[in-house]
Amino acid sequence: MSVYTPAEVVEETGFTLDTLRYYEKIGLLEPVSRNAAGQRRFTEEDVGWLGTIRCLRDTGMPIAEMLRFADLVRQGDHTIADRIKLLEEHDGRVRDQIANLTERQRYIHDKISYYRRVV
Amino acid sequence: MSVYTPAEVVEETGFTLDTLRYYEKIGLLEPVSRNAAGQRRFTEEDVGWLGTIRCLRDTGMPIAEMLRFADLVRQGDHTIADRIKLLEEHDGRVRDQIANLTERQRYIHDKISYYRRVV
DNA sequence: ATCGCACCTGGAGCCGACTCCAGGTCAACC
DNA sequence: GGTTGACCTGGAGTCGGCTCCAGGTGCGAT
Repeated sequence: MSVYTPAEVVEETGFTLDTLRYYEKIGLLEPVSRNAAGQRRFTEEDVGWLGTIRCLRDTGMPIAEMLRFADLVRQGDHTIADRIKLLEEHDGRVRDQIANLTERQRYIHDKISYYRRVV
Repeated sequence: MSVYTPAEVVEETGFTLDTLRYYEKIGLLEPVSRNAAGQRRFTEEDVGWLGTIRCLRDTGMPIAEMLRFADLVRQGDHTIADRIKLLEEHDGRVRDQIANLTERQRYIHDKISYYRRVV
């Protein structure tokens, strides 16, 4: 099972090293294992979890809620129903965001056409 | 020509009074006219501009860029080409946001289906 | 006339999410 | 054996965008 150096994880996930350390510090990431020199060596699983974090973060989930999700994951399989609920609620908000953006986009297009007409 | 009290503008635009004052302070809003007692009386035009602000803000435009746009508007008609450019660039970012959200949404759906299958 | 209320000001404070820094360790290459 | 470079730590600082506060004014209703 392969491990990843900090630099590799930065490359792979797009998070900065500082952000990774920050996520570990606040408990969004489990304590990352270390080599003899005390340097982080991320597992495949860490990287996968960071992929999830990236997705949730990029869809606007606040860190506090990601922490709740992380907590559910840690508690084991009996929390899966709760995880589904959390993700479905989040999905609803993502849907709303998309609808809202699409709506606002029309206004922007109208504004642009208006400007085009007066130019 | 009708004017609006702060409370009416709050109602109409969804911004808080503090936010309206803040926007005026930083120059995103022109100095708002006052009645004899020094209280704000917003014009139709102010409210219209706030509608534009709302749209740009809700689509993720940073205040610094809204200030640039406000500045172009103040400079008069010869900046219309620049305004179109600014709005088109912003439109591109909105498009990207929607695409990104839609993409991430698939991941969330997949995650939910996965959880549904293991429950 | 006095109460409540909507409003005013300048300035401080807050929150989320990082981001940066100083000073240190270790491994490897020249 | 000296230098480079990737990494480490704890803690402070930054940034965007508000949000709150204390203390004050003026107006309409009881």
